[in-house]
Amino acid sequence: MPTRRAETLPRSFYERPTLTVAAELVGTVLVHRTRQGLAAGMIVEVEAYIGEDDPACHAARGPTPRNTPLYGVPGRAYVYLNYGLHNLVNAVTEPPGAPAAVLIRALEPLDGRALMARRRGLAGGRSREHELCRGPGNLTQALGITLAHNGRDLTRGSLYVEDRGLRPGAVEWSPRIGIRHGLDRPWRCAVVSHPAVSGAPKGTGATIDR
DNA sequence: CGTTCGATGCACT
DNA sequence: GTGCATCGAACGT
Repeated sequence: MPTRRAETLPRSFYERPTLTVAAELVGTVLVHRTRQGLAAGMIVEVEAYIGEDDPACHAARGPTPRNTPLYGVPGRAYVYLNYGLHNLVNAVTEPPGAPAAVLIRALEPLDGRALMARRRGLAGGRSREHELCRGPGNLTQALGITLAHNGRDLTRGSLYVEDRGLRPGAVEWSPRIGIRHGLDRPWRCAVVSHPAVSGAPKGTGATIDR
């Protein structure tokens, strides 16, 4: 496999149909640089939330103060507090005005594993590798992503997504997790049988070799 | 293995 | 006041 220089994904990557962006985000690398060090992981599980017609999308009831980033510039982050506990991070997609985003649900840890474990409050080294960034709330904690990152530009700055030319393996589409409505839309895309992919609907939908 | 359930904060009705 | 794009501990089997 050829090595290649890591390239930050440009805005044009995000300004496309959300399902395309979701599929192509799998295998790219989410990176956060802080004074504590660099933490990064390969994206192995995502979900698409598309438009006011999608009952599970935060834009389902039109624009509100909270969901403003969804309507804005693609390639920016939409971060919000979920269940009063967890910060969830999305990448905004589609041209401005079309509210849509891709939720990052799981990473395979690559860089800064010790830092991730510390942020998770896990005993050094004793925790299992693939639990560090398994689940959308866990990965933001491991990378140090907070509400302060809401609206931040993912195409420049300390929080970004890059292409390292990694090959994650076959992916599979299935219904999204943890939602009550919109279960008919198989808009979750995950690497098949990857240990960092959170549980629930496996085996649904078609697998696609990458 | 499996399922249930409490913690916790804020946007929105 | 209600409901949520969650997590993990605490049970039951």
